[in-house]
Amino acid sequence: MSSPKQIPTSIASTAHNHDRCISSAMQTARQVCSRSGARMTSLRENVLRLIWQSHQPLGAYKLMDMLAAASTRRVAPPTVYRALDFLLEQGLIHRINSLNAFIGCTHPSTRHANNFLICKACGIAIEFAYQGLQTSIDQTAAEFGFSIDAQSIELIGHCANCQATGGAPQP
Amino acid sequence: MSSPKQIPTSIASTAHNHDRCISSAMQTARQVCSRSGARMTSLRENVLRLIWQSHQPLGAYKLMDMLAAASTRRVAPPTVYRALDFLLEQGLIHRINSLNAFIGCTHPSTRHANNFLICKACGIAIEFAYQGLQTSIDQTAAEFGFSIDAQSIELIGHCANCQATGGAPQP
DNA sequence: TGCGTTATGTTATATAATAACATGTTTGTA
DNA sequence: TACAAACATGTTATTATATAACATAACGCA
Repeated sequence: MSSPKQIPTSIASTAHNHDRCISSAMQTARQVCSRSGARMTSLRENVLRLIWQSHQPLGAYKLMDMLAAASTRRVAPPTVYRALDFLLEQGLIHRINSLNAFIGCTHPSTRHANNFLICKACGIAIEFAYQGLQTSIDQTAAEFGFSIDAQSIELIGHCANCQATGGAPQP
Repeated sequence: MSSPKQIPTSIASTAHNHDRCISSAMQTARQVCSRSGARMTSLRENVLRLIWQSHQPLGAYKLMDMLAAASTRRVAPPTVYRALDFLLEQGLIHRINSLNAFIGCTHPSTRHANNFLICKACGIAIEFAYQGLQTSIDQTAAEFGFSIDAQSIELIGHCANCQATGGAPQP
């Protein structure tokens, strides 16, 4: 529950051992659930792992296909959406509204702001938290007497890497 | 093309003559189009007027029904979406991603930030521009070397009015 | 007037999400 | 252990949102 200053995502910044990154996220997830008394079932765990395995936000139907491919039996939309709803409730994933897609949350224990840089070229979504920005948001709301329950900040453009390399357009 | 400091929307703040508000928006729209050499056809004008007549963001299919109701002949989705795409391109409306809905832009000539306070109780969407917030956004992007093409900031919660009155839940 | 461009009409389909009800699984407890 | 309540998943159908592809109409200028 620490307060974030600035949390650059380890995903985007450099090459890294993503397997380790995933298993760390899965372990955190189990802790979160055990604290909240929620059940981390195998379906939910599979969904979360698939989401973490992708560096790009994953759509519900893509996820559904991946689950089906892994399991011989057919998987219907509600199965996926229920797992996604659960993970959203636990703060373990975010929904990116401008993409109708989902991505793992890099700091599930802190205030659950939904702040992303989204690259149109490579499709990566970089979660960020920045105290100065949050202060401005809170001030703005306060000036309107508005009370915030949830926030979604999506900045769409080109990441540093794609600017440098010319960035292949998204498939 | 002036730089906004803070632009409270006339819609939300107080009671006002909304007819005048709409006709002013329509006139601005014609100016914007004439400057950009785009054609403000009657379909597009009808769509824009319907959007402005609603204080709440309007979905494409709702809009389609309203058009159909007004015109004896049937209206198909592409008709509406093409008009919406045009209005988005001209900066005359915004898309609110968390609602899949559209709303008139209150300051089409300034930098086209997409910043909204969205009330869960009454459904109103209040557009705002605030220099301090924009500076924080730009700083954040700069720190990641990210270049912003478009931004979407949606703060979901309860407006001052609904907090005061208890606010009827959204139909 | 005629030609190229832009806008709209039309039909079909893709994509995203939920409703409603049936079945299975876990958990605590008598 | 056996049972009931709560929770999770399966299944079928449907709703909601958006676009593709091609046909026709209107406009704007040489």
